[in-house]
This record gives sequence, C-alpha cells and structure tokens, in this order.
Amino acid sequence: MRVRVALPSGRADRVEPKARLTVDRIVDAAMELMKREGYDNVSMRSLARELDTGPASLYAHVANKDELDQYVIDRISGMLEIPDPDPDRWQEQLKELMRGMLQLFREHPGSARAAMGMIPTMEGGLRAAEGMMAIAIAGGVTPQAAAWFCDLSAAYVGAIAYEESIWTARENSTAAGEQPDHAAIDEQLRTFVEGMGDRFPVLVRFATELTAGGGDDRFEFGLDVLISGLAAVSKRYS
Amino acid sequence: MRVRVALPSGRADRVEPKARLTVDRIVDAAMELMKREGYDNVSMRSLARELDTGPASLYAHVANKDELDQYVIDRISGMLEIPDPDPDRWQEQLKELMRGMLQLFREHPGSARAAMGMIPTMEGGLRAAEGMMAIAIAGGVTPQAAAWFCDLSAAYVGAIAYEESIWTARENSTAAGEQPDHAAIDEQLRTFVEGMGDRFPVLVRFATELTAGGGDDRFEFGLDVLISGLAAVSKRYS
DNA sequence: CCTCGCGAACGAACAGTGTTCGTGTCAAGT
DNA sequence: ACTTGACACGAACACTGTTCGTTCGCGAGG
Repeated sequence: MRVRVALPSGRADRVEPKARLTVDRIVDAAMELMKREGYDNVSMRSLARELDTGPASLYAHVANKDELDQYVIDRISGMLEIPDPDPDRWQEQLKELMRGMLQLFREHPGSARAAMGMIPTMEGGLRAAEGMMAIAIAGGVTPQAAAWFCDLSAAYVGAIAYEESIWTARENSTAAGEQPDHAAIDEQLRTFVEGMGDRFPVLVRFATELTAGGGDDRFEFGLDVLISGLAAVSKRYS
Repeated sequence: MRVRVALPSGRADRVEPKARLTVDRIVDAAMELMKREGYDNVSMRSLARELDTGPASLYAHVANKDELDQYVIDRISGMLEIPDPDPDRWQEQLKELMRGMLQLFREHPGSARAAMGMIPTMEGGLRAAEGMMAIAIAGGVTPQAAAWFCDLSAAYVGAIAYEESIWTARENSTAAGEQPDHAAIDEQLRTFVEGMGDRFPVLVRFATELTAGGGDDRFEFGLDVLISGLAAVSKRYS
C-alpha cells in the first residue's frame, strides 16, 4: 500500500484568501461604519480597517472620497419609498417624500453633509427626483416650478438634516441618529437672549416663540411654508 | 568734552516687537485669507503664518476652530444691511434680507459651511435675527411663524450658499466668490439624463426645465415660494 | 507549459489638519 | 526681590486624503 504524502502547496500556510474588493463591499462597509460611528468618522483608513486591507486599495475601485460619497448617498436615496402620484393628494405626497428623506438622513447619521450640493447621477437619486417631479406635475404644478422645486426641497431637507447632525455631534449627548435635544439648545438661547437688556427688544419680547417647538415642529412648519408657497406661485413659472 | 557711548540695550538687536495677538487681529487675518483663498483653506496654521506666529498661539485667544468660526460668521452677519420695517413692503423686505445674506456669503467664499447649524449668539447675528423678526411681525406675520421663519430662512440661504461654494470648489474654474457656472453643471446633467432611455420618463421629458435657469433664477424661485408660503400659512401658527 | 500584460492590492510616504503639553517670558502685585 | 497669571509658541500627537512604486494574480496568446 502506498501512502501519499501531501506536500503543502505554496499557499498551504496561508489563511483563506480575502474576498476580493468591490465597490459594493466598500459601500457596505461604509454603511456599517456610518451606523455605528456616524459618517463623519468614516475615513478611507477606518474603511480599510473594516475591510482588513490598506487604504490605498480602495482607490482601485473609487476615484476618491467624493466618489465614495456619491455611491453612499445613492444607496441611501434608493431606500426612499416613493408613492404613485395621486393628484388629489399631491401636497401631502410631496411632504411625505421630504419626511421620508429626512428620516433616511437621520437613520444614516452624518450622511447629510455628503449629500449637500450633490446632483443625482445614479439610479437611487434619479428615482427620487423622478418621483417628486411626477407627483408635482400630476398635481398641476408647472414643469418649470416642479423642476426647480426638486432643487429647493433637496436643499431644505439636506440643510435641516445637516444642521441636526451638527447639533448631535456638538451635544455628544444623544445617540447617533436620534433627534437633537432642541429644547436644551433653545434653553441656552433663551437664557442668553433674556440677558440682552435693551439691545434686541423684539428678540427679548418673543424669546418664548423663538425657543418654542422641537426639530419636528420646525421641520413641519417648513414643509407647510414650502408646499403652500409652491401651490401659490407655481403658475408664475411656465 | 565727554562723548556718550550708546550701549545697545538688551533688545537693541531685536526687530520691532510683534503686535500683540487679539481676537480681532485673528479675525482680520481670517477675513483676509478667506477673500484670497476661501474659508476652506483657512487653517490654524495658515492663520498663524499670516500673523507671523505659531498655531498654538491662537489658542490663547480662541478656544478652538469652532469658536473662531463663530467670530468670523458674526463679523460677516454684522455687515448685513437691515431696513426699517415697512408693513406695506414686508415681503420684499424679507427677500432683500435674504438676498443680502446670500451676497455676503458669496463675497466671503467658503464661509457658508461654517455658518451651517450656527445659532446667533453674538451681536452681528442677533442683529440680523432682530431685523427679520421686526419686519415679519410688522407685516402681520404671527410671532410664532416669524420666529420659526428665522430658522427656515437661515437654513435655506445657508444651504444655497454652501452648495454654491461646493460647486465653485469642484469646478475650480471660477474665481473665488463668483457664482458657479450653473449652465455648465446642468449641461452635464442634461446629457446624462438624455441617455437614460426609458428608465426615467418624466426626467427625460422635462430635461429642459430641469436644466433651465442659473443659480439666481433658482434662488429667486425659492424666495417666492418661501415668502408666499409664509404669508399663506402664518395664521395657522399662533 | 510559459510568457507577457494588465489590473488589483497595498505599504510607505507625502503634505496637510486641529489640538495639547510643556516651557519661557513678561508684567503686575505683594 | 519674589510670586503669579497670562500670553506666546515649539514639539509632538493622532489623524486626514492621496500618490507612488512594487508585487502578485489572472487570463490570453504563442
């Protein structure tokens, strides 16, 4: 009987080969890290550590951090639920879209900053824009007003989400993704304004209103203003 | 006759002593550098070089970069021209305030980002808020709506300015402070969308509207929407 | 089978960031 | 004279995005 001696191959002592890098794997890792630590803390190095590689390897798949940002934001935008247009409810539907987008930013802490100034060029973002245009136009908004409203609403939601993320980071007191404690912020402001004496009489007089309401109240006010305004001025743009 | 020999004092061979650092001098230097290179390129190190000192010296006067940001934004806000309230023109006056703020951001490239999420706590910013509240209330807006509109308008103008600065930095083709070439940006988008085939029929159909107009057209549309919306919904908030 | 070319992987290094720590100097007060 | 507090600031820390140069693996072609 012959015994076959198995000689180790050149790789016999290596651990299982690492999975090959792909953009999807990089984005997956970014999403995971963002949920844990916020997108501000996602660097090429932290990503590389998460993927058990070196930061330079990432550049074989994404041109730079900006391009990675685009993939990440597109992934998030792709999660937006987009209703079928209902002409009788177009205003509420636009509000729902904007609430949905804000919620996604909240669930992905720190991502709003990466979204600022970004024009959708990938499927997820285009889908969202397509949905908004379809709803507005089904509701009788002129195409020009609808088109520009896409910009406006994205700027507004992005700005609110970004501001929230700034507050969250500053306070360091709420878990990533939670709404900032607007009451505490405004209490600081109230105290400050009430110490102003005669310098700012209107601010002092209305300190209560200035500091009333939380982030959601203010966001909903903004939605009311934006949607009512769109309905009021649409016909001027055609 | 006695000749008096002037012995050099301990400092005779030193150049003129450096002017003592102050917050104002630091902010002056930041403003100067911002005009030349954009605020994104103003670092503690570049500031220290401009002031002929070391970066650590700055921390004797400002707690950190964030605090410096507050001083800088307050300086800029303080330049805003604030009209006396005229109840018959309150809507146009609010628009003027917002245009004025956008113009200041444009003249101070890169500053919008520092302004995001910032609550006014210094004279300049409080003055602007005081002016806006006074105009809105003189025009019959309820105090609650006026108060929340201060947030909304600051978020909107800040977001637009920030987006513009992002475009400017990306294009690298316009001088600091100039409006980004929106037409070129949108031409890219038009080309892209027209290659979409059947995926996004509404976007394809209205590609012309989506890409029409420059930054000012879009900003003015936003002002129309916001101000008309405020007028329409104000009474709901009281 | 062998060789070559290409793309992926990735360490080392670059140039930069905000900030802290430790030390020296100066001015004012005792 | 001595002490104390504030300012000034170099050295260093821990980190950032990115490039350059080298190696490796794979597939195609001879």
